[in-house]
Amino acid sequence: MKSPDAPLPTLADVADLAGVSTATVSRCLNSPDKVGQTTRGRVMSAVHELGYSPNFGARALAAKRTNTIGAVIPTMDNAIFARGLQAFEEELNENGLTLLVASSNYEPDREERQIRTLIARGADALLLIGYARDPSIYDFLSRQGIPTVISWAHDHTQMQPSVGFDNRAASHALARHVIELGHRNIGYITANIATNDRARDRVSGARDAMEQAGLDPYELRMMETRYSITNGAEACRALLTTHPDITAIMCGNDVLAVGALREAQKQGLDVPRDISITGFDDIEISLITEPTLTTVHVPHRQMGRAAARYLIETILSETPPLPIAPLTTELCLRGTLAAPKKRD
Amino acid sequence: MKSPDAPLPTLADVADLAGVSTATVSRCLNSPDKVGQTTRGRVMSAVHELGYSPNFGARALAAKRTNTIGAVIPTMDNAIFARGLQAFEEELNENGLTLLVASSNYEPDREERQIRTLIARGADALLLIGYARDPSIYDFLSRQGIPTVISWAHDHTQMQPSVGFDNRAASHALARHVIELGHRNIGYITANIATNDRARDRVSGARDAMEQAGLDPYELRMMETRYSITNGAEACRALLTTHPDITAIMCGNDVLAVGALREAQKQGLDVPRDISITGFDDIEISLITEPTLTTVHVPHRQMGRAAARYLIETILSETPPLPIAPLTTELCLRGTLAAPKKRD
DNA sequence: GGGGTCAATGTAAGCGCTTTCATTTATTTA
DNA sequence: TAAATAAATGAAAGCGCTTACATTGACCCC
Repeated sequence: MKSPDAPLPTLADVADLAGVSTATVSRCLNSPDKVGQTTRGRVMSAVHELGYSPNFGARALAAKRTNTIGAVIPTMDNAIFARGLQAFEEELNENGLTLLVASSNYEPDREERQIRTLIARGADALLLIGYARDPSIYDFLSRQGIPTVISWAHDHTQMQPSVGFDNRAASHALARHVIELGHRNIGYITANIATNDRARDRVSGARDAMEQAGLDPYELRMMETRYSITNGAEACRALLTTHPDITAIMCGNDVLAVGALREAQKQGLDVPRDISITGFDDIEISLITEPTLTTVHVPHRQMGRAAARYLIETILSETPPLPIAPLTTELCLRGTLAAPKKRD
Repeated sequence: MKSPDAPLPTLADVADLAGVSTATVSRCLNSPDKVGQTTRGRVMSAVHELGYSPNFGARALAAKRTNTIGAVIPTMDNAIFARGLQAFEEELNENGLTLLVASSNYEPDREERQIRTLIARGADALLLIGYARDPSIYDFLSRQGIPTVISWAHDHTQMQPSVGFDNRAASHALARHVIELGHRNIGYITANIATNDRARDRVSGARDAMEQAGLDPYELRMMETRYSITNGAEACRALLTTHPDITAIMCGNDVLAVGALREAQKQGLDVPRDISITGFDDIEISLITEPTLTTVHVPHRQMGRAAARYLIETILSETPPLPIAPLTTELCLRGTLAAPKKRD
């Protein structure tokens, strides 16, 4: 179906029309200040007259860069990634770069394929979510010379540069608060902790808090499921059935928490009087539930932009930029969390 | 910073190692069935041994295709686009294509720039939202031979192929229902109708219904604002101030509706007893508000996948594929809509 | 006024792949 | 068994751009 009536104009056509060499046209387009005022004018009008648009392949081949950055995220279905990605794209765009997107659906194999695809598609650099992946992938990326930044996580013990926050510490802070309110029997609904290091860190943070409070961290009642409102509801139901003495359910993200909240209310429980529920991420939805959701605010837009800036700097400069300090999260204490009611 | 320890292996390196010509290696990678069994084995192990990954620019230049599809959407901040795009990406990915993303933030100028950028970045085809844009853009796309599909809208009077739904008819159906319930003084909160044809069509649909019911369509109390919860709230406040007799507020999308709902409740109004509110899109949030939001369901995932399939077909086949019938929307009659209370 | 500088432009060598066409080798058919 | 056909492979010509290097001419300084 691709059938322009005429062959597309090339650099040479523009050069001919403007009466200059192809080198000059190329310079006009890429570094205009290296070309004389009048020549540039002539070239630019030739460009417009012909409706010239540079051939991407040729340009990439000759310049060895595509000005394209890839991102592999779990899914845009979750607002937290969609919005972070939006901010990432905006920052790239303001710097003349374009975004290539692929999603892993939280599946490690699929993520690996997507990474290879984006590289094969010429991505100059890569944004990845979380640290946990097969080391061979990092090898591959470094052999290919592809700068990569990890986001949504920050761990100073890891080699990979990251722009993120400390999931463990943030979760710790929230759990500590929950425990201080008096909760002792706590449930935790999380994503698969084997493949999702952010989820794992959040669970660890909660366990840290229990330990610190003199509780047995293995008393945390875990429930693993995939992120979705429905799954959150199901996990909540299961938890309430197997452990009816639970007074608080912490959730690995807001989506699960919304599901859990809905389920608890459906069962006739009063939140937070009968049971407390907490989320993580602070997406818009958490302000709309009734009561509003206690959660941890993650600076997703800020993170997206900072990650983009980090990669841009990495591409431009010879030396790797200084590591970025972890971004700060914030406890959002809202309606779904309260002290447990006194036992009769 | 980009500094692989060794230069990346090329096709020629693989060919040397395997003891064949570059043509054979190329064939192994692109059409394996044209190569002998044993040769292919030798070539593939050479590929793995060297960790070869094809150079994208060279490939694009020689093959004149990038296997990349571009999408310019207003913003991923709105779940309706994020999720449609997610589905679009999934379908592309299953067909060996990669997604390039740019966002216009609902600004026509920016959209035009983004379209040109994606073309310059080698997009083989394009997904755009809505019809309304400068005709010169369509000229440009057709001169460049870039298949394009319009989504989120369907209008059989337009030339451009589209995979979408009839915003006007869907809005008409909802408004008709609102009117049949007895509402006469209706407010409408919409995005800018000058630049957003979907918004315009939705308003038109509401006016159609008024006219059909014997009401003056210009009695519809319009309020234009940008899509956001806060703006929805502000517009609602303004409407309630200037037109206190309004009994129903229809909103151009769910995001605005959530804001309007919150504002109405903040003012002590009972929704839907004192005032009805409707949205459009049926994003997740509409089931979480209290009461749940009456809205129009838009099949966003289905639309994303269908748009991807349409473009894939267009690229593969010589003849343009058959037009896609408009997708169907569905009224979601929920808690925020009821008959107006009787006047005292 | 000769030599040196610098800005503007041109020349031309690739960049690494795909693909057409030619060639070789294996297989079939009368 | 020879000729015809098919399958597998190779040779090499670009694809359209960027950029190192060469060239030109204008300008400046002592």
